[in-house]
Amino acid sequence: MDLQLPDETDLLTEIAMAYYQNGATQEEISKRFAVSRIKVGRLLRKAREEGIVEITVKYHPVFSANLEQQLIDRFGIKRALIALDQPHEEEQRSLVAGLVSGYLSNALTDDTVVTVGQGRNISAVAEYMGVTAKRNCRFVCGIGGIHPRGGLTNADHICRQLVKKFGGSSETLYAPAFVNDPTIRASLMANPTITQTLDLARKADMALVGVGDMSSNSYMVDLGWFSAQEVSDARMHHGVIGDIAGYDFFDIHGNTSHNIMSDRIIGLNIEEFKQIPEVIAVASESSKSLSLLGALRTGVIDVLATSVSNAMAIINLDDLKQNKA
Amino acid sequence: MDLQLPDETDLLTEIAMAYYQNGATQEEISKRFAVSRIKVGRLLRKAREEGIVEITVKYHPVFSANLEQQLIDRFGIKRALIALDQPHEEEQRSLVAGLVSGYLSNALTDDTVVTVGQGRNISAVAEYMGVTAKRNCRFVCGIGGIHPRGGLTNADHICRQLVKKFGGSSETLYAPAFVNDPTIRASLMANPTITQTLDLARKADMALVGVGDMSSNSYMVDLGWFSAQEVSDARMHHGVIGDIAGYDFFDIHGNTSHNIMSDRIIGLNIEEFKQIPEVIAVASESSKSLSLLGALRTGVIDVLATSVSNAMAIINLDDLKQNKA
DNA sequence: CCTCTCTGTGTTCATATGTTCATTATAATG
DNA sequence: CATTATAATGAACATATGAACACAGAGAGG
Repeated sequence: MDLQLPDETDLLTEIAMAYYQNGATQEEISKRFAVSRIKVGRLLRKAREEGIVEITVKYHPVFSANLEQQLIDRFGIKRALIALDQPHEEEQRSLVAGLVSGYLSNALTDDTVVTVGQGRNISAVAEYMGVTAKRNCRFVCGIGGIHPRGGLTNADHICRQLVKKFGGSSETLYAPAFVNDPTIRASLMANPTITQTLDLARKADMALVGVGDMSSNSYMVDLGWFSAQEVSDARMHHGVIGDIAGYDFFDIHGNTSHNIMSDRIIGLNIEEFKQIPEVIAVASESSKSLSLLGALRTGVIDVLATSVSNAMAIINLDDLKQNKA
Repeated sequence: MDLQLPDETDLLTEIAMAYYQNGATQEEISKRFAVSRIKVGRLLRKAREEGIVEITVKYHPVFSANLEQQLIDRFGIKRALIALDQPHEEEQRSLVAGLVSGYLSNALTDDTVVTVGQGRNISAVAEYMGVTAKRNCRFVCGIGGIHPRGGLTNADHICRQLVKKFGGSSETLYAPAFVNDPTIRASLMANPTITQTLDLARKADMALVGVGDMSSNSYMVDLGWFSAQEVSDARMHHGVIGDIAGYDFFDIHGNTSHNIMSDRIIGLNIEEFKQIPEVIAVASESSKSLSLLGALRTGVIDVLATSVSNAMAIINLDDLKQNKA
């Protein structure tokens, strides 16, 4: 490999250093480096854009560490990645995604196998801008295709995006996520290509999944995954309040026994996710606190990524529930 | 635990967010939050000081990631933390220390046991300013006291500083690092207090050690650790070019068999360091590149923290050496 | 009770910085 | 080679920011 530096980078770095670390003014720097003051400004901007200078706003470190610790203590998870609250849903997602992205760039090494779920939150992780070293890991779809066309939040597309970002290879599950007839599912599940991919997904080192609430998956009704009747049944009679990866349902107690459509899904079920050593659950929307509580109680989750307010809400809800009991 | 936010923190965070992430001007913020513009400025400064806002200048991320990857590939280490070059040795140390400090604040969890070495580089890690969450880890001296008085770079003092920074407890090895007579060493090693501490150090999850070159430990001669004759012997006849933790010597090939004074040292030997799952070696001085190459080749090191130029030098030196072979 | 320091506040002003625009180098294309 | 498109540059200006100062309220000690 070539060890030559891109010439300018050196300058950028030195200038950024002088400005941000040593507190020099742009004018001083312009003299020292014999460039116009205005150019110094431009170089500094470039340094920020290229990620040479990174400005991060964290929650107060002590406090956010406390939050994390609480979640760890209560739910036996390994880490909690907690992002600042943002007024806009989009930005909130991106902020949470940034934390996950950072976490992954530490955690992923050569030969790590990651099972990838679907949805906007996972998609945001893959889309999150930011340079990182390439390595040779494998991203495997944990579920078939959901949105038939232009599915930017489908697992296969996300996998490819993740490869772009982190390096490695991706493996697509060539099947729809949902079929109407259990017998069709059975025949798909017998297909060697599909079996192979699913087997890899089951034995992955990590999984990256979203957590949904019951409103967020109304699109499932639209897509014909199941009937409005079934949804209402699940909510009313079985107390289902959320899902992992889009289709593995649970109630507020983390009970996962009411899975109404596991016989029509091509994707990992909740027991299979449990077998994966590190399941990273991502959920940024503030409407999901209750679902997250249930999700944490299933014991599936090892790393939770969410917002400050969700984290606090989860803890408060858990308190409530415990006091009742 | 109390989930109440320190009132102001919330404000600080929101303001910092608006300013640094959304690019709002201080004036805009002042209107939105109904405080004077100047106060916004002051709050922003406070946010920076408290570590809510963090501005870091990195080497060009792609390039530095490449450097790290090369070191990982060549020497089978787990991570390389590479800091920008600085003209002044002091600042260089502090920059490298900052990376290590950041790394530790991710890596240390409750009950982590860290064996701590001595020297200016390790001391710099402990002294490095920066807020971080407190946890309950244990720092154990891996070596006895070196500088008899005011030893700010002695392991025991560093341990206590680390506790201040990261929380937890520290354990001092109540013995001198060096004795003249092997029999004295033997009797010290039989002392239950000392044995206990050393045993803990041997079974640590992590170690934090410096790497020295043969010039940097001339102080050992001054302190009477060994004679000038012995040093020159080690260098000339055995090819010793550096040390880990101050007294575990190796040559350019990473050969550690010439340890001239292990029978007079109270501290972990190189084999014992090898048993520790994660040995973090810190060396910032640009004179140490050759020593670092040797150190990496011993296979003791799992995480290396050094400067860009050292990292590049190591790779180049390793190339040279390989071409010869 | 008063004074004194101390901290927090807003004002004014000098300075630092970003923006816009016209200009010039550079590259791309016929 | 001429010509256009594109990007880089610096000047002038407008704006944003930080520093020095002066003032007010809160405790502390007499």
